[in-house]
Amino acid sequence: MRQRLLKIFDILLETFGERHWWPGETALEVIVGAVLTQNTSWKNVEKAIASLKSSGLMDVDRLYEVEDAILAQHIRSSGYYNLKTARLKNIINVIHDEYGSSIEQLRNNGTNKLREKLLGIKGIGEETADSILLYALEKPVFVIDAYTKRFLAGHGLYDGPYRYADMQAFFMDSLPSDTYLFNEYHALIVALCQSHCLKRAPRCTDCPLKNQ
DNA sequence: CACCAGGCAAGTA
DNA sequence: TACTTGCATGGT
Repeated sequence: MRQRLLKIFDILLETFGERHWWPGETALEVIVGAVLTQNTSWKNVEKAIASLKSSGLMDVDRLYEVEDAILAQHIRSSGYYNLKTARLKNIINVIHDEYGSSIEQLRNNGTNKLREKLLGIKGIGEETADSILLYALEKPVFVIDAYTKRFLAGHGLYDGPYRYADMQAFFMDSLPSDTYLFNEYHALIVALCQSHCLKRAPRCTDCPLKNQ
C-alpha cells in the first residue's frame, strides 16, 4: 500500500504542483483559520481573517484582551460566530496562560502531548487539532477532513471504517512519518477534490487517478 | 427556494 | 457506541 500511495502522491504532485498549504502567513493565522473553517467554506474564513489582520487583532495578546462581542463582529462572515468566538477564546487563553503567548513555546512540545492538550480545549476536535499540529506547528500528523474522506471513498483504496482514527491510521501506518509529505499529500487531495471528479461525487470516474 | 461548505459538543437511545 | 441536532454566513 505504501508504494501505491506514493505513486498516487507523485501523480497528484505532477498534476497540481506544490500547494504551499496552509494558506496563512503565520502560525497564529493558521490556528485561527483552523477554528474558523469548521464546517465553513474557506472563502468566508478569508474575509474574517482579513478583518482581524486589518484591525491589528491577529496577535495572541490582542485576541486575549478583545471583548467577545467585538471579536464576534470581526469573524461574522465565517458563520457560527458566537460559537467560534468562544472556541477561539478557549485556545487563545491556553496559549496565553500556559505558553506565555508564544507559538514557539507551544511548538517545543512533543506531538502526543500537544495533541492531548489541544483535544482538551472545548471546540477543538480531531481535525482542528491535527490541522494545527501539522500546518501551524509542523508536526508529522496526517489530517483527515471531508476531502480526505471523499478521496478514500472514491478510489477503492480503503475498505476500513470511516472513522477519524481508522482513516488517519491508514495513512500514517502506510506512509513514512514526514511533515512535508503529510502536508503536501493532504493539500493535493484537496486540490483533486476541488478540481473536478470528486466534487460532490461519491465515485471518481474521470480524474488523474482513474488508472490507479 | 434549497442545499452546501476544510466540525464540534451535547443530547438521546 | 452510534445517531441526531444546533450553530450561521455566503455562494450556487
